[in-house]
Order: sequence, then structure tokens, then C-alpha cells
Amino acid sequence: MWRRTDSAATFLLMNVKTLHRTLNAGAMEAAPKLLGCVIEHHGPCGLRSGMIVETEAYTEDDPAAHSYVGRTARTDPMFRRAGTLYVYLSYGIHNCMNVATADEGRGEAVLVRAIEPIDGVEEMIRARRWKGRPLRNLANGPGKVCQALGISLEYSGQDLLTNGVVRLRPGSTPPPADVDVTPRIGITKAADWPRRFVWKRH
DNA sequence: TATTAGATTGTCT
DNA sequence: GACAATCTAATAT
Repeated sequence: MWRRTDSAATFLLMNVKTLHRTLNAGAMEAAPKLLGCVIEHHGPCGLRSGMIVETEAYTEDDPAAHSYVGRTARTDPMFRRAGTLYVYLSYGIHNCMNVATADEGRGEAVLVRAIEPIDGVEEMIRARRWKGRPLRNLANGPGKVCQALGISLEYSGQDLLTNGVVRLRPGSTPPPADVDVTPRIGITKAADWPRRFVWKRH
């Protein structure tokens, strides 16, 4: 039972614990549940945040996962405790962000493919050098998400569940009926595995 | 609206 | 040296 005397910090801690448990269940469990959660970047230019609306699961046995070939300097954060941020460079141009979703030593993660901007939209538009146009295209792709939020390689390995520069906050996950599960995008290995989770919205 | 080519660099073989 | 968990702009319909 919630009592007024319980501090906000305690409430927050419980949330973080729950979130960690959710993430720790593995990529396939965590990917749909990350929908509705919020990514925050507390940077020098203020707060930028967005709600996750699309994810992709990468498990240990997945040939398309970076962790498949083993733990390397680059993929190391993917093997750390659930809630660790893993950022990699894609096609030599784009940064993509993932959340580790298993115990230390297991290489599972969920790729954040799209967010719906909440805070710092102006800053996101500047970061993306966005020229107006439909705002829905501001962060609807993994490379765009990182560019909009200002998340780069140097953040890889940070813990998203503590009060760092980049944080993951629990949110209200959509009911399964509102989630589309489809094959993944932009990969060649095991491309047909249904591991992409999209929050259907109107 | 749909399809296609080109950009560009870290990582692993 | 090959390849990649992508994006944009340009061209075609």
C-alpha cells in the first residue's frame, strides 16, 4: 500500500527494480514491454526524451545479433547486465542504440527502432537538421532516434537504470492487441524471424 | 507513393 | 578487403 511518507526515491527505486526484472527476462520478453517506456537524454542543451514505439529483439542464438560471434570490445556492453546501453555504428554513418536484456555474460539486446518525441523537440529538429515536413518522420528509424536524442558511441556501456546522462524510464506498455509483430528490417541473416515489435497507433 | 543508388567508417577475417 | 541491425535524395509511377 502506498503511503505518503514513502519517499519518491523509494517509489522510483521500486520502479527501477521492476524495470530491471522485466528487461532481464530476455530480448523476446523485453522487446514488446519496452514499448511505451521513455528514453531521456539529460544533455548540456537540456532534456530530450521520447517514448519508444518500435523495437527489435536480438537473442543469443540469433545469427543476426552482434553477440552471435562472441564478446568483443565493441559488443561488450551487450553482454553486461540488463539495462546497459549498447550503441554501435551502422553503415559507417549512423548510431543505433540498444538495451541489454539479460544477465551479465549473455549477449541479448533490444534495438530501439523508433520513438515519439516528448521533450526537447526543438533541439531534436536542430540535431537532425530537419526541414519541417511530417514530424512523424523525425525519429522513426534507429539512426534517426540516436541523432534526434544526441546519443553517440561514447555513451555505449552506460547504465540506463541509474541517474546518468541517458536514462530509461518505465511507461505504460500497450496491450498485445495493439502490437504488430513482423520480420526485421535491414539485415540479411535470419531476416525473416518475427522479432520486430511495432506499436500500432492511429 | 514506391523504388533505387550512393554515402562512409569501424570491425572482423 | 568485405561488409554492415540505415538514411536521404532523386527518379519513376
